[in-house]
Amino acid sequence: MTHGAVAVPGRPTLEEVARLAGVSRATVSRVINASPKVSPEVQTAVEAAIAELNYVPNRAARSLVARATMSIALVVPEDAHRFFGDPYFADIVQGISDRLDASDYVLNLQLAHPSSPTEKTRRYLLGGNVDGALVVSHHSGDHFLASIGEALPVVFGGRPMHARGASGRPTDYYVDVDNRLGAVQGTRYLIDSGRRAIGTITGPQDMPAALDRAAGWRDALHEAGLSDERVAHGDFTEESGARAATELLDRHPDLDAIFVASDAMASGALSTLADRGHNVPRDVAVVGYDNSRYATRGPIPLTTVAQPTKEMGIVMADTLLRLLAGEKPKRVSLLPTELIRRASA
Amino acid sequence: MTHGAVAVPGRPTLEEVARLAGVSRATVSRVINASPKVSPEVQTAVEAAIAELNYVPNRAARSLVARATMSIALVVPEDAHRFFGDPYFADIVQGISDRLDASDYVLNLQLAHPSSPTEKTRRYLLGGNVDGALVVSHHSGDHFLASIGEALPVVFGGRPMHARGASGRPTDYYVDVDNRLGAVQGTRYLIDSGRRAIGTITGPQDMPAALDRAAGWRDALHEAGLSDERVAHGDFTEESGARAATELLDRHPDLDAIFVASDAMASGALSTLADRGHNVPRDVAVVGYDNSRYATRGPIPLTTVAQPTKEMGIVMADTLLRLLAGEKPKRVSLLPTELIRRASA
DNA sequence: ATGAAAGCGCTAACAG
DNA sequence: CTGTTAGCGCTTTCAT
Repeated sequence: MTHGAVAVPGRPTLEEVARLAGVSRATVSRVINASPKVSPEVQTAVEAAIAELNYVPNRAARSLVARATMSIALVVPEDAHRFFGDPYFADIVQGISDRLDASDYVLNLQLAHPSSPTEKTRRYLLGGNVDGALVVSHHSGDHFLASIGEALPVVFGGRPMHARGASGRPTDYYVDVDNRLGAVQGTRYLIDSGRRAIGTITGPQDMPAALDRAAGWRDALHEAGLSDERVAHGDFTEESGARAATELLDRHPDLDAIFVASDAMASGALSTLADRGHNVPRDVAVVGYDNSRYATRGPIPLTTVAQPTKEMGIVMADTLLRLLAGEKPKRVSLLPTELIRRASA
Repeated sequence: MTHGAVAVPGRPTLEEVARLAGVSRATVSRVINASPKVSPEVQTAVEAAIAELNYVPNRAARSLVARATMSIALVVPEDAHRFFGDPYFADIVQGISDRLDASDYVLNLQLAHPSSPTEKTRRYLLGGNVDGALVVSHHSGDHFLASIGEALPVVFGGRPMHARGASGRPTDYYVDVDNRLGAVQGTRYLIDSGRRAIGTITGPQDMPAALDRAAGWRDALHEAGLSDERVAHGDFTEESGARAATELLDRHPDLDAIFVASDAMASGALSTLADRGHNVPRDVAVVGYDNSRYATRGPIPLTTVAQPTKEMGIVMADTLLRLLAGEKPKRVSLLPTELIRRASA
């Protein structure tokens, strides 16, 4: 345990402010904490002193008495590369950061490499180093997270995770986008454009997000009395999208539209379509999902379902903040998606 | 200022441990801080008590007296997307995180969106909330960072930044990779393989890293008595690489190897080479730089110069830790690069 | 509306 | 080697 206390020159203390303003420390504390019971004169005097001294409260001292650390952990049980490489996470973190900027809390990044023992992270979280935790991951929040939820306010972000606690009650707090509704939106748009033979390329069948999107596609179709037989499965990658499109085209030559569960797959599908001489969107319309780089990078800009990812981060942080403030926020927040119209449909 | 102190059930205090172990608080403190002057018996007794109570020291209290926050800021004056999207940063952060895991310090992520006012971040850093700061960015660390360096131990990471302080002395601490040496390695490899007409595709001429790599290429050539006339400039993008390769081929039909300053550009060059019917590596050998996704993604795996990026993060953190411990670490650490042999050369 | 006093949990002299 | 005594900088009753 190294205690590298680098002597900070002269950070002013509350006491000095009090002296300069000619009041007691308690009074200074009151104006700092915006107590209503301070006379205007004293108030301004103290504020002047604070400004002059460039005073900033000592967080540690405050934490000590407030019994709160005023910091929350951002737990990332994900390989650093996956985490950083994914624009989805970038947006979430941006949102979290933005929301927290407007609060007194700071973010403690907790890279919980999935490989190495989680024990340290557990100890950290449970050790009272943070007042709450935000967990973002594509993975399901296994046992590890289930347990911390009992000792610490936690809100999960990202695709749906573990179902419900062993206790049977809806577990923890989380925010997610409404994948199903997003898929409905995308598919409806296709229907409204007059398409009738609408297929889908799904994501892996063991991922909730993929399942939900397929379900949404089906919902919209049923709602319009259309057939939901044109289905091919992919795994969210570009190549799988190309393959699935081939399959779809072979089996359903009448196909006039495809709702694809990810932009990457849609991009692959576009290649296949081009190879086979189908004009997009004239012959076959394509709607993607994610509004990722793929949506704008290719030759044909993708009409796609966008997720309010940054907003998710904001809501996550906000939910945790409310929890910490003793309020009772919603346990699950499902954010709406938005259809971005571009050239492919 | 919301003080959402959620009543933590019963986190044991040092005092309780002392009572259980039948010693004074000071003694408990001593074993916690591994003081050498504690009798074995007492030591084990205290440890037992700690274990039984599942005691974890209160960071705030400790910070208060130690006059250190035991946390360091990771400042990212970069757009969140660029930051997260870049595998380079992912590795650095992983390294930082790893090194910090082995210390008592925690990481405070400070997303300093370049757009919005830096004032808040400045205040945060200068407000004694952290004991030191790590700054990672591709940008030069302008005025903002110059100023914080005077009030707080700071170590910069990433490509070289601002030259030296107004004071004239070498400014701050930083760690970088030795771009020049890396280029020498890559070029030497080409020379050792028997290539003689070795060209280069450089990065933008206003970036230190690009300049250094070009210089290294030149160094190696001179060292071998070879001509350094085969040069074309790119801007680190794939397209620019393709263009530059065309230029090179047109002007120097005898070209038998290219040292390319980035994998992305090398990838572009590969396309050009293929289009023109040159076999790689038989006719023209190609060495890239970065060991990025481009190096393995294309049809011909790239031989490339890899940077020990994660190591950089480790060294950054380590340097700051030493600084905080009152030691005198090196002001600049240049990490060596490594040549990764694949198919292109 | 304000001040005095007590104490958050811990470490650090200073005695013994 | 170990206990006692003071605080670190702040908030917070409790008086006034």
